[in-house]
Amino acid sequence: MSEAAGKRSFSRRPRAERMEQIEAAARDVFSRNGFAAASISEIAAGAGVVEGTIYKYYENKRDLLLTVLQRWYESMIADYVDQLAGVAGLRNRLRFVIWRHLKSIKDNPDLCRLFYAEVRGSDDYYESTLYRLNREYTNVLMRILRDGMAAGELRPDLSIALVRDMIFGGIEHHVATFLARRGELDVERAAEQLTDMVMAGIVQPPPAPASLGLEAAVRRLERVAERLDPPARGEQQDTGPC
Amino acid sequence: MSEAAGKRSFSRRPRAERMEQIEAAARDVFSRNGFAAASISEIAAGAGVVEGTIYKYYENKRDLLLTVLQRWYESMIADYVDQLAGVAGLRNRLRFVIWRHLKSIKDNPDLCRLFYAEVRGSDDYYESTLYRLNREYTNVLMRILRDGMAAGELRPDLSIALVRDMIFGGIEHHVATFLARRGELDVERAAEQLTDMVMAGIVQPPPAPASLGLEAAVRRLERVAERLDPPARGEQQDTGPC
DNA sequence: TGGATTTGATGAACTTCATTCATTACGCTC
DNA sequence: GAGCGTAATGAATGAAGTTCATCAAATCCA
Repeated sequence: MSEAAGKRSFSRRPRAERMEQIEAAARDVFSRNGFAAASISEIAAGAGVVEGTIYKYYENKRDLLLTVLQRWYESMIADYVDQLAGVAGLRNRLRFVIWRHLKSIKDNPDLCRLFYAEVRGSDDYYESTLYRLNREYTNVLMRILRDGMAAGELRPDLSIALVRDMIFGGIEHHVATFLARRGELDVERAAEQLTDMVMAGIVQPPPAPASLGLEAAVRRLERVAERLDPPARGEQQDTGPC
Repeated sequence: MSEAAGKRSFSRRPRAERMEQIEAAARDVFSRNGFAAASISEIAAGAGVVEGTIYKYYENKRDLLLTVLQRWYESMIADYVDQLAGVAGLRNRLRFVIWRHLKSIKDNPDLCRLFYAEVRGSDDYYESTLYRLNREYTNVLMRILRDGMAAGELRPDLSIALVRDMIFGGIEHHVATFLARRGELDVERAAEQLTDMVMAGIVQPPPAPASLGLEAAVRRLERVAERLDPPARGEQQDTGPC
């Protein structure tokens, strides 16, 4: 124990500030190496701190990861609802949700990979704050779907939850090669295709795309007939308010 | 070094047999504890072997996991194509693929969880045998979709890969709560709903949903004609069996 | 202002595992 | 049954997460 040379001197920071430093370093190291290959010592070095200090603020390595991802999720949700408020129409809103999800994946592939691989699917996930945030996030889509159903724009026999699963699951599988750094991700194109595919599946086909035009045509022909044979029998029952 | 008491005595098995023992034990321990919490020592004990022995057969812990999952995947694929050959019709074949995937998840949730959490999404996955097996597995679906497209049963503008992603991604998200031991999985029901949802999305709408309405329209036009030329010729041929 | 108290920070020690390796012994062949 | 190839051993190694007794900076208070 050679404490003769120089006594150690360290900077002492308020709790919040130090946590920011640690979380920033953790985010960086986790992003670059993944969870398993990330070492507490590297995170500590990045934060200008010693290993033991980290355990003053976080239960363990995993707790630190969850905190980092939680911050990210919170920032994702922040202006979500507000932005969506500016989008009108079922299809546009659906497309926006899909587009925004794709975009956040493209913007933060590393954190996304961590969430997919390390958090979701682990035992403690359903008790975590991250799970609650995820519910909040996906509930935005659920509400859109419910509204669309109530408005008669969607098939009434749909399982809303299954639609959600297909959308987020489809997105996740679609971005897999991108997340593996083995392919590009065209957000616009994917959003368009996915929206189209989901819509064409869940949108109730309009009663008669051709029948309106046809209806009008027949109407006019019937009127022609009436001119020839003025007072015919009343036959305008299935046209609605005539 | 107290080797006085009793010299150690161990059973010496042929390579293949010992590997089976180890893999069986590994499958069990991995299934119960997950990858991280599974210890080589427990696997070794289960196989009636000492830790070091395992490294005579497998590179490392992860290689052992991959081998276990590989065996499972191989057994899954074994009779897949044969079974599918007995199913006719696009919708039935699609439903069978979805149903079978759901069923294999329900039958082996633990291995499935391992695959989702530990393998798929890791760096070396795309170079692994497991990836090739997965491609082989999903290609069965791809072929069905291509055939359906060639036959004009599916929309020609579809991205086949995206349909695949929506199906397998949708399934994965749907079974998440089951895999987390927090819900049941109704294979039949889910298969039906998913098939329906996907089909209604990707199936080209029958040429004329309005054709019935057209039938009515023609009817009315015929009546118009009758007004003009009262006793017309008999023209009820396209009404089906009259 | 200066001592007491609180709390941030330290870093060495501890623990748990995966992994390695020098050594041992089983089983087969000539 | 001697010798050889290979299966098997188990103690040693090393890396990484976690703990803890100790110290010091900041704050409080008389």
